[in-house]
Amino acid sequence: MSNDVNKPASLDMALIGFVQDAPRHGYEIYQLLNGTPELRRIWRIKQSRLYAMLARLEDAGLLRSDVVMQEGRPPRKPLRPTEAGAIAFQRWRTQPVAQPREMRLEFMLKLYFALRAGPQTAWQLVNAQQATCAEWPDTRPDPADGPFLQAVVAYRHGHVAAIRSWLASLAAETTLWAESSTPHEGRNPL
Amino acid sequence: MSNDVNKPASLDMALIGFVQDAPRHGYEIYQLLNGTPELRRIWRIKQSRLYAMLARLEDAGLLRSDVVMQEGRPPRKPLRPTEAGAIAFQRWRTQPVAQPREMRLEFMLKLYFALRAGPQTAWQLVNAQQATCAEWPDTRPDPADGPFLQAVVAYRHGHVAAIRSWLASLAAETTLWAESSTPHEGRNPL
DNA sequence: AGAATCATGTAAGGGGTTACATGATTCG
DNA sequence: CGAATCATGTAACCCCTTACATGATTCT
Repeated sequence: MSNDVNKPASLDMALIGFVQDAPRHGYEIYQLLNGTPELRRIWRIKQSRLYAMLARLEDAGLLRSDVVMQEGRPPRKPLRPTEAGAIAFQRWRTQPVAQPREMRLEFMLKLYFALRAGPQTAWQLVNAQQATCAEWPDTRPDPADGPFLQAVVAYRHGHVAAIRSWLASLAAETTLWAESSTPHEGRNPL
Repeated sequence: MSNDVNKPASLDMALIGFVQDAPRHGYEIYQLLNGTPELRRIWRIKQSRLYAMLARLEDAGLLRSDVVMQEGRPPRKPLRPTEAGAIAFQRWRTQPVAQPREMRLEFMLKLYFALRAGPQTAWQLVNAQQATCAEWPDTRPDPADGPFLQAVVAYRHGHVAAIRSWLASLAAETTLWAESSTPHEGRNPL
């Protein structure tokens, strides 16, 4: 069926999260992604790409599928994580992103799943990301560098600062939620 | 020589700027990019990609090259902008970028050339970018959206705010420079 | 009657990366 | 004597996007 031998990219891991609670077939995941406003806000994925990513995950042994025949339609192929897939997903979800540019999409996806798993889990993720961000170099602008380099450095500094303060307020909020909610793990999947 | 019919991407335009004052061959541009700390800070380009981009520009009729034979080395091919190339470059350089994600690299390159052309030119670019950024929607976080969407919106808001304030201070600085310097050759709107 | 939904994909191409090729010359 | 410099590129592959293909069913 899928002949590629490509390894899953980092974003692919996110897809495992959508079949962790219940098996879903490709079209179902597509509808979930494009029909959930929160997700659509951060990630718009085309059907063709989704199927390609799912095929890669299956090739890599992180997802497996059944085949359910139907009349008048192509057979459904509900997907579930394999054991390796479940482990890989957990690792992905708890790992902070390494670079500022990965915040926009990848971190948001991690956060999405972390929030569903409960405030404590979200807090852990935010904390780990804060630790990583703390190590990003923040050189302050130095007039001796000349106007251009000064501007570049100032830009980065502002960008990183915005991320840090956003994470800080997230950490504060998740702490609040954690305190005001019963300490157990998951609400239910969609 | 170059058989591709690909159209130059937006970043390719920046390369025209490096041959606008004096013809340079590929290797020379490569050394310029990797040997200038200001440029290296924002853009690290591989030799192979550079040659591919230059070939695309030549195919598109925006650059043209001579061939200068050498002994014991491959012939140099110094490149210059064609008229169309010079026009395309000016248009590119004065055009603000449309999305936040293009600030990091593309806008910085425009700024680099704008600053070299003089404070007035830089000020014009910054101004144009400010106008564009002013139209980026800044929805404020609304608790009714739920924690995740709230976080996403807050992130974007912080990011855009950082860009705006960075542009504002840039505008202030370029105004200062422009006042304290002799009126330059700069200003080339479109 | 025409559009959207259901459910799977394939094909082509754009933009980028890493690795490899060549062959003389100068530097340490 | 080996490494870096000079100066050109090719090849292969990765990730993603747009467009296209199929064929029955249900909605307007």
